[in-house]
Amino acid sequence: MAQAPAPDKRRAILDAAITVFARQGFHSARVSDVATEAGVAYGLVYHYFNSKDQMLNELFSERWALLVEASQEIRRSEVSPRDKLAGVANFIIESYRHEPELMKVIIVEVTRAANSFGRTHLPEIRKAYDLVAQIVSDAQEKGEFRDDVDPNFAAMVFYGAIEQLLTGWIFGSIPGTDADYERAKQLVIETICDGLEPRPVGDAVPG
Amino acid sequence: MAQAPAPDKRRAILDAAITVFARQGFHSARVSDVATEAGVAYGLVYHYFNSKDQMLNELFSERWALLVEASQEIRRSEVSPRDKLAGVANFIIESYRHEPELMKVIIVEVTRAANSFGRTHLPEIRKAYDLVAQIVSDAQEKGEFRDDVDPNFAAMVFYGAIEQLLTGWIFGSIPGTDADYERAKQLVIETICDGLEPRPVGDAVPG
Amino acid sequence: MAQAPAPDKRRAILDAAITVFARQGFHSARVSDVATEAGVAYGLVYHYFNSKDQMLNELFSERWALLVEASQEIRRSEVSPRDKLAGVANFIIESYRHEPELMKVIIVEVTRAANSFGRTHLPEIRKAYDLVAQIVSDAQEKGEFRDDVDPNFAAMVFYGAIEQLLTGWIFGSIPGTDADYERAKQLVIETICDGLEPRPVGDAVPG
Amino acid sequence: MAQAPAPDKRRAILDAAITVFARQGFHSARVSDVATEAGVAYGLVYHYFNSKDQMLNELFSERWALLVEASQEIRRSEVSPRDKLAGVANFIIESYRHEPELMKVIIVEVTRAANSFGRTHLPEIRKAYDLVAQIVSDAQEKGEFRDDVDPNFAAMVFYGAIEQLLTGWIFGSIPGTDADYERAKQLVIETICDGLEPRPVGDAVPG
DNA sequence: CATGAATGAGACTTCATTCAT
DNA sequence: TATGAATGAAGTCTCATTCAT
Repeated sequence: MAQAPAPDKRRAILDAAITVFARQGFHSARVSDVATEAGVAYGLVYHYFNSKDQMLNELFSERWALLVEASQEIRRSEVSPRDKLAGVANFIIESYRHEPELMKVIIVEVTRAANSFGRTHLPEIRKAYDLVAQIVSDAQEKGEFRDDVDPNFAAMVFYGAIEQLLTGWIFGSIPGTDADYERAKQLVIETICDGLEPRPVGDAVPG
Repeated sequence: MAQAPAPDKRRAILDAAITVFARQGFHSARVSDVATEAGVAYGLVYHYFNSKDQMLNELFSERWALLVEASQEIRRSEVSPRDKLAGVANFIIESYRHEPELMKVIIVEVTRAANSFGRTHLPEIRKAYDLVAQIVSDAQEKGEFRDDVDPNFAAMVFYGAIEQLLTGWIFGSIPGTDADYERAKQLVIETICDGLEPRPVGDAVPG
Repeated sequence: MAQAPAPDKRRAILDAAITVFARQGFHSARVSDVATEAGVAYGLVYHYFNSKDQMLNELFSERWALLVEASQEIRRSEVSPRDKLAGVANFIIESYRHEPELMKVIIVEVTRAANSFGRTHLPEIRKAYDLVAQIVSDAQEKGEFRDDVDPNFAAMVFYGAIEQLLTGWIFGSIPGTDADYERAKQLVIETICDGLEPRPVGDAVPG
Repeated sequence: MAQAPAPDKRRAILDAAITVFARQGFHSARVSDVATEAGVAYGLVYHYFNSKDQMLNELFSERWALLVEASQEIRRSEVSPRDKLAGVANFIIESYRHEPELMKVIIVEVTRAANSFGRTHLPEIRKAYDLVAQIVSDAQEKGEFRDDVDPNFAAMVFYGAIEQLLTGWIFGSIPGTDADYERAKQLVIETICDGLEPRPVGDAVPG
């Protein structure tokens, strides 16, 4: 539990990179900005990292692995598919809530960068998407979800919705109070699971 | 209506910019690449455009205006809200189908660039999102859509789903045959309007 | 005969490179030094050359080709083998006399740089050495030279002697008046053809 | 006479420097490469040496002193001038044979580096050349060598030939078996003392 | 003696933009 | 309009050297 007693400069640099990349974007961020933000000498950045790119790669992979891991656990858990999706949404939104800068960097600079890092990390990114698809597919096999929707497709809608939400918060174009985050979690699940159109009386599936 | 009879170099440059930005990404694209692709001299680019940025801005605005316009018409049309959403989805997906490079540039380089062009064009981007929100809100007022979903939120899910689809095509991670495009249009609407969970017998709202 | 009327900046940069490389050595020479020496902007160097290395490569190849060409002509000419060797020595020493800076760069930075450019240009360098070896070998076949000396070896001694001479001039450790150059040409041939040891009376080969 | 019983780190570093400088060239060699090769910590290099340059300087001077010393002894010895030259050639070639890396470094990085170390060590380098010149001059005074060749000049040819040979071995452009080394020793002396042109019958100087 | 983290000046290269023709 | 040479600011990465432990 105890943190390393030594002043972990490497960690400080990585944290500074999050702040700087989030603030200026990866491209506009200079390595010197990161060093200054971390309060270390320029060269030390290159003592710990081979390149500016590597910092972003590491930031992404480190965090994305957690998402994949969490998704796998959620998939294996014994709850309804709806709650599984809610679990994934919850994990992502909570991640954003606690570390908005890091999540901003991950979403904006990696996940959506089709010409650079996005392509590099495509396999990792797909792993997370596939897990959602598998949750849907599992549910379809058990008859808990409609089976006329392609699971990959459903995963895409799910992730699209969530990323768009994060983008809204990142842009500041939707409010981000604690209540908003909670409401958002519900709504994304309701929208995706229940749809926009009204259901007849006796909505629930008859047990 | 008639096109300029002279060889429209300006247009050629803009078209070349689409190709080059799509292929290499805006940042990695050099102005000289655009000139070469267009088959014109280096300096001519600066005769028609003030800066590299301006080309992208123009590319985006030109096209995005069409989307906003189409969305407005769709909103005003006399069809079901479901068909309105389908109309917007159709417009975007057809845009991608006919001009994938341009759409790639718009999505990747502008819409999702939270630190640069995305912020610049936020008002225009929001206009399109808002129109979808208004379509939902209109439907809610008429009782055609559930009213417990925030319209802005629904718009976010809708756009998120569509952008994610386009991203899948851009990344090449989902297939893109003609049939796929058609199926995708249906599915995105079905998923969003009907939800993933099964409905009881007598699914349709009694008319 | 007329020079290009345009201000040939490319040539100016190359000439400046000779001066700067000769003065500071290739490694200590900064590209900015070359630009300054040429009186052009920094970036123009990269308009004409891909890299600092390329300038040196070009400088070398351009000049070395002349040497190879001259050596070939000399080999084909109808003079005694001794005069052929004298011809090659003359060509190299005259090159140094007229363009000492360029020759210094070629010798010091390329010919003798076993770890960098020397290895790159090894094929070209060998071509020149081989031509001297061929002159020796031709003479041996005709009985004009002793045939118990390996021609490649003789070429090595020949080139070694000449390069050492140039090095002496470059270092300033031997005098370099016009008379010295002339005397050097004679001596290198006499030493190599006649040897250091005295010959008995009736030195010349009886005709 | 006894070696230091402790693991001589200083020596290990110097030996590592030889290997690394020979492999990568002085400029491309990093101090850390030397430390790694020596199996010691980075900073230890600076405990024993003031700078990267100092290592090369020491390497050179240490070895070159041996050559000068050997040359002096050879000069004083009671053998024919031809054998004296053979002795010097032998010493250098044997040095290369036993420590090719060290000799490569000395030749490539010092002796021929007209802009850096070569100039620094010019006095030491000249001392060795001068000794050969003196051997020639001594012989001329005794009438054992032709006296119409400038001794300094003869020394230049001699050293040029030898360095060129070493360069050939360094570049790998001439074969380097044991027999080759022996043959080379003979040839360089024969070529220089006897010349390339044939001698009449009764070649030897009458005793 | 030994370690390796920390420092920071320096150099190459890129490329948007300007400008003379 | 059209050309492409010319400009120079900016940024990444390297690496010799220093220093605290």
